[in-house]
Amino acid sequence: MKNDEVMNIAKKRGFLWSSFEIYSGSAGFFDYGPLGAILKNKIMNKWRDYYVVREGFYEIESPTIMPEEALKASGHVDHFTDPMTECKDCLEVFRADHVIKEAAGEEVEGLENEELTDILKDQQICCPRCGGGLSKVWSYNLMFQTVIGAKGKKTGYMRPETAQGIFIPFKRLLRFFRGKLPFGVVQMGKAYRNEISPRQGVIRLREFTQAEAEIFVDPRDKTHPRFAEVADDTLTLYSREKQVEEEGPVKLFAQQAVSEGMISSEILTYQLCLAKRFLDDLGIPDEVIRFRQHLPSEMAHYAIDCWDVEVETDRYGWIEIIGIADRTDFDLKSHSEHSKEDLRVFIEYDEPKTVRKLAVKPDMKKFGPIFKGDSPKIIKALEDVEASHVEKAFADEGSFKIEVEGKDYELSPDLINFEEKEEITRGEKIFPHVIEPSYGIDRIIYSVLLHTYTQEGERTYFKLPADIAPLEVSVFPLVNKESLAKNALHIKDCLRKEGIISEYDSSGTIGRRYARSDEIGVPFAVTVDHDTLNDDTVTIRNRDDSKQVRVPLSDVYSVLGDLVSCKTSFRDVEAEYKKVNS
RNA sequence: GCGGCUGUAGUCUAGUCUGGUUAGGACUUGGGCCUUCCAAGCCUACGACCCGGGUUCAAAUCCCGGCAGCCGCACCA
Repeated sequence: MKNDEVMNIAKKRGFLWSSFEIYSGSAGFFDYGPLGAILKNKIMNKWRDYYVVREGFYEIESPTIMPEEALKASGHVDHFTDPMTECKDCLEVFRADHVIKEAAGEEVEGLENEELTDILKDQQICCPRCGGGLSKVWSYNLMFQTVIGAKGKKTGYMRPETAQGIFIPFKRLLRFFRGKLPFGVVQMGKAYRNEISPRQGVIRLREFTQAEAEIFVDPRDKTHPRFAEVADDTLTLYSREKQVEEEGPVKLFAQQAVSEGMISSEILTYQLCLAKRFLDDLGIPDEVIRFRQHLPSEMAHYAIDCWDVEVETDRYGWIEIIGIADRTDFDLKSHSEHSKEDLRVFIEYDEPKTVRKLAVKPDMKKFGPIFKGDSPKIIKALEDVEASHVEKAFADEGSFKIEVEGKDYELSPDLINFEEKEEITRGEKIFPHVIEPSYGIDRIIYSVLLHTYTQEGERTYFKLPADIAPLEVSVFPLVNKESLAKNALHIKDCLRKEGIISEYDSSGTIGRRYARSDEIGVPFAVTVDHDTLNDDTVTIRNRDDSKQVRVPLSDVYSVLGDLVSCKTSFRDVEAEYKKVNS
C-alpha cells in the first residue's frame, strides 16, 4: 500500500515518526523529523504567502491555553462533549443520547446529563449489547483540561481550534483595520483535542497544527472584488444534492457554481478556488481533490454553508484536509453576550437616511407636579415606546397606561404633545459574518507526501515542487577522489552561503547517491567530475527525469537559486545550457 | 473504551509450538578498497528479543499485567 511505503520512508529518512517511541509511544502524537520540520515550515510559509502577502490578511498569535470563560462563550465547554454511559456488566461504553434514541426513539440532543440519567433510569433502558444496567451519564469533553496559576483555582483548556484566538480580540483587530469591513486575520498554530481513540496516524492527532483565516464581511455583501481572477477556475464539487442522490461530484467553473447557487456566495467560492490553487502549488494533483458540501445534519447549527476539501488516499479513503465555512455571526454574537462587550461594526450608509418620525414630548409643566419624583422614570420609559402607540391609545381609550417598575401610571392626552422629528441615520451597527477557511497542516503534509510519491521501477522519489522540498540541492563527487571531493564540498558550502539548503554525499557509488537523494525528493543534484577540474563546469541533474545540463561554476549559484525558488523551470535551463548525454 | 490478532537491529525475517552454546541471515547505514554518471562488487564495523512481574537451575521461548500496532465495533462538536 502506498500509505505504508510513504510512511516507512518518512520514518526512515526523517520526515515523520510517532512521538515518545522509546517509551513505547502514545497514540495521537507525531514528531516532525529534520526533513519534516523544514517541509512543514516551507508549506506554512507558502500559506503565508497566499493569505498574508497576496490576500492582505494579517497574522496574529494567541495563547494555546485559554481560560474557561472564553471557551464557555464559544460553546466548547458545554458542547464539545459527548454524553457517555457505561454498562456496569460488560463495561462497554456508549453515547447516552444514542442509546436512548435507539431504545425509546426520543430525540434527546442537548439535554443535561442528569436528565439523560433520569431517562435511562425511568425507562429502564439497558445495555444494548448485554442487557446490563447502565451507569449515570457523564460528559466526555474532547478538550485537554489544565489549571492556571499556582493555587489551581482557575480552569483552563488547551485550545481546540485557533479561530477563537481571533474572535476574542476582535475589538482591537477592528480598530487596527480602522473599523472597515471586510478584513481578514489569520493564525497558524497548534490545537488540541483529546480524541477517544486516534488510530489513523497523522490523520487524527491529539495535538495538531491548524492554519485558519477568519474573514469578516458585511453580511449583506458576500461578493468578492477579485472574483474575476478565479471565475474560470474549475472545481470538483460534490454537492449536498449529489450526495443524497448518491451520484458523483460534478466539475464546474467557479462562475457557474455561483450562478447556479450551488455554493452560497461569491466570497466562499473565491476561498474554494484559493484552496485549490494552494494544493495545486504543493503538487497535489487535481484528480485526488474534491470539494464536499456538508449535509445539513453534519453542519454546525450556526453555519450557512460549509465545504470540506477532501483528498483521496488509499489507506483512509477521502479525508478532509481543509474546511471552508460561512460561520455567520455566531462567534462574535456569542462572545458579545458573554463578555458584555459590543463586538459589532458600524457600517455607514452610502447616503444618510432621513426618517420622519413622530416623537412623544411630555409637557413638563403639567407632568412634574402630577408625578413628582417618579417623572424621570416615566419619561425614560416613554422613550422606548412608539409614539404611534401612544397616539392610538389616546384615540381609542382616551388615555395611555404605562407600567414602570411594577407601578401603573395613566397618562392623559393633555400631558403629552407630539412632534414630527427628522432623524438622520448615517449607518447601523451589525455583527459581521465570518468566512473561515481552516487548514489541517498535518493532513496536508501527509497528502503532499502521499501524492508526490512516485515509483519508477526500483527508483522512488517525492515529486515535491522545488520550492517546498526540504533539501534543495545535493552535491556529489562523481567518484570519491580527493580532488573531486574537495571541489564538491566547497560548492556545497557556497550554496549554503547563497541560502540554498544543500548536502554533500560521497558514500557508495554515484548511482546510489542519486537514489538516496531522489528518495527524499531533492529536486536537483550537482555533480563534480573530471571536467570540472579542467573547465570549471559542473552538471545539474533534474530529479524528475534524471536529465543533466552542464553549467559553468560562475552561473551555477544563480541558476540553482532560480530553480529552487521556481523562478525558472529545468526546461528553461536545458534550453540555455549544454545537455549531457549519459 | 470493548473484542480478536501481533510485537526479534533502521527494514524484512529465522528461532518461540518442544525453555538450554556467543539470538542467525538479507537489505540498509558508517568506514575502507574499487569505480569517469544512475541502488554493481570486495573488506570491515555498528545495530535487536516492546516494558514490568511471575514460574524455573535456566525465559526471546511458558504464565500474568501493562504499552504499542493491526483488524472489527463504538466514537469523531
